[in-house]
Amino acid sequence: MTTPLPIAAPLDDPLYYLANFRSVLAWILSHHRDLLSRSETDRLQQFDSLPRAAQALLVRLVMRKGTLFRLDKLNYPELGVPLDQALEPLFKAAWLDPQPVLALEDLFRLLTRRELVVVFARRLEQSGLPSSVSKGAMRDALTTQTLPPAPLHSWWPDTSTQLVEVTDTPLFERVRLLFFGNLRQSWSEFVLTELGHQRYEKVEFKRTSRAFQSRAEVDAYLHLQRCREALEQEVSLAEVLAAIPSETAVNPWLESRRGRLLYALGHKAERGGQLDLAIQAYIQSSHSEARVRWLRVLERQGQLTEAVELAERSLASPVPAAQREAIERLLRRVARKLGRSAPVADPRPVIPVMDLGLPPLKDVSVEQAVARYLTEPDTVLFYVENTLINGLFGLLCWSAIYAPLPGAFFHPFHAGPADLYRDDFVTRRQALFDACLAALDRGDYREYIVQTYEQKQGIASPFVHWPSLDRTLLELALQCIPADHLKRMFRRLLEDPGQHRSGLPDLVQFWPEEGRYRLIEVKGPGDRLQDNQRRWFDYCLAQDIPVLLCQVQWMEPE
DNA sequence: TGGGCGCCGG
DNA sequence: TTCACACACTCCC
DNA sequence: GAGTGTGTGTCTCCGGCGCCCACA
Ligand SMILES: [Mn+2]
Ligand SMILES: [Mn+2]
Repeated sequence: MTTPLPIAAPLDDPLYYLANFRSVLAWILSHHRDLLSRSETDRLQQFDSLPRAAQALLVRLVMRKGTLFRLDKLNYPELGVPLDQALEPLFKAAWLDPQPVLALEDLFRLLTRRELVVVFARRLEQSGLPSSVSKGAMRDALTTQTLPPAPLHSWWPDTSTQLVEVTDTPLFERVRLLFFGNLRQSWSEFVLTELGHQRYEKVEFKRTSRAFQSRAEVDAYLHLQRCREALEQEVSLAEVLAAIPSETAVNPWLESRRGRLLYALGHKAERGGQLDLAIQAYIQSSHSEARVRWLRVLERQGQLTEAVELAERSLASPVPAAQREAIERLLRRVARKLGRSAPVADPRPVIPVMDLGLPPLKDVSVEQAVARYLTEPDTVLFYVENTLINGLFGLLCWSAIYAPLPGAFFHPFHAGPADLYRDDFVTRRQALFDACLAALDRGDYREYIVQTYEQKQGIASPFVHWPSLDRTLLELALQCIPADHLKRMFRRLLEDPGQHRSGLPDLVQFWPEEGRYRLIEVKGPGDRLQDNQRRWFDYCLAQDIPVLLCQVQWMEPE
């Protein structure tokens, strides 16, 4: 007996959300059972044996924000039974706590300002605050008094309001993680898909394809997530750092999450002036930018010889271009400070520049202003930034991007493959990408791109931003940009899809009659090329792809 | 009382 | 509740 | 020029509604 892949239930079912939830549970119990503990499996099976209305109510609450709810605010007529009847089995089996203990913070989220004024009437009077006091001011005044957590009627003996707290939040979060492979997506994916607000590519993945291979990986993910939440709060950074695992994660994907977290912590520490703590975090981080930050801290602390030594050691192994350039700049800077001869910077290609004086236009961006200024009867411009080249790439390589590799797709709600930004993303699919790009050599790429454009219209993709890619633009691009130019730009995208997705010029200009085009980056006064924009310029110039930097000055009207 | 914001839900 | 870009500010040559 | 932090638009759908708050 095979469990069907969860798909969005039809909305004419009043308990459609329960149908969705149950299909996920069945999927998890069938395909991820080895990643659940015995007690988790038992608990999920207990859920399955609850009365239907109780299940539905619990799912409603699980889908909502937070874990605490007021019964007097719940309104779910579709349950078909009185609220008390749906609640009773949930209390009995301890899915809901009828007497939750509330911190002051919880109280302020659950009660209205008007109610809080009643609850804290005495304390407000003592503090000399009027009953018209705002919620924020009231909270500030009360937090200084360190009031201990307590059930609602300890705070407010006169109330008839009842609260409940969902008790198994960690279990439901774990289920969501197993299913989606992330905690960014939520149960609402189902209804959004059913409503047609989001459309996803249908990928025929193997049933063995999943995000996690072991329970240890799931635990590691959840632990890092908790550390990240602690980082967002105003918790002591040293405590958060101590909680982050100090050993490198075996799974490269988890290690990259650990590295990014350590980097974020270091950055926060650096901004808060805790430089030693920042360095501790950067040292452990595998994120490439962490090394640059570590070096910058050394430089700021005046530890110049240490910085040089570390910089040179860093450059001895492969470093992404952005970080390599930052380290090289730092080396030149520090060498000057040390009075040593600075290493010579690589010569940069000369960037073609057009200077324009334009009258300032109201409600029109500088990019639009240039586009209008350059428009002539024989030429047309579009403000596309990254969307054109990424879009053409995404359309041509659609079949490679959505190829059902193990671990790339494992539920029906993927905008793109789960491993898109991992190091081996392209190499795992090299033959597939080569096959897609071969259409550029054969010459049938136009038909293929247009066909994909029509067939996949509106389907979410990490490379195709549909609203920016209207048909006229697409056809002009295919008419005016030579295949080998596309191929060169796509090859660069494939070198590092994460880094090279951005930095493309603002405008594209077409001359349809001549079958000619150019890419134009617009810079207003006080703006400069960003590093990733300059690297695209360097590449295009080296590859004979026509690019132009357009520097705008505002002309004061006389 | 009206604007603004966040949450909910199909 | 992100990402990519523009913009504003500081410091130093 | 270089480094850094911040603002802005736009991707996550959009109407209804409760609530907060500033104002009259
Ligand atoms: Mn731009
Ligand atoms: Mn620009």
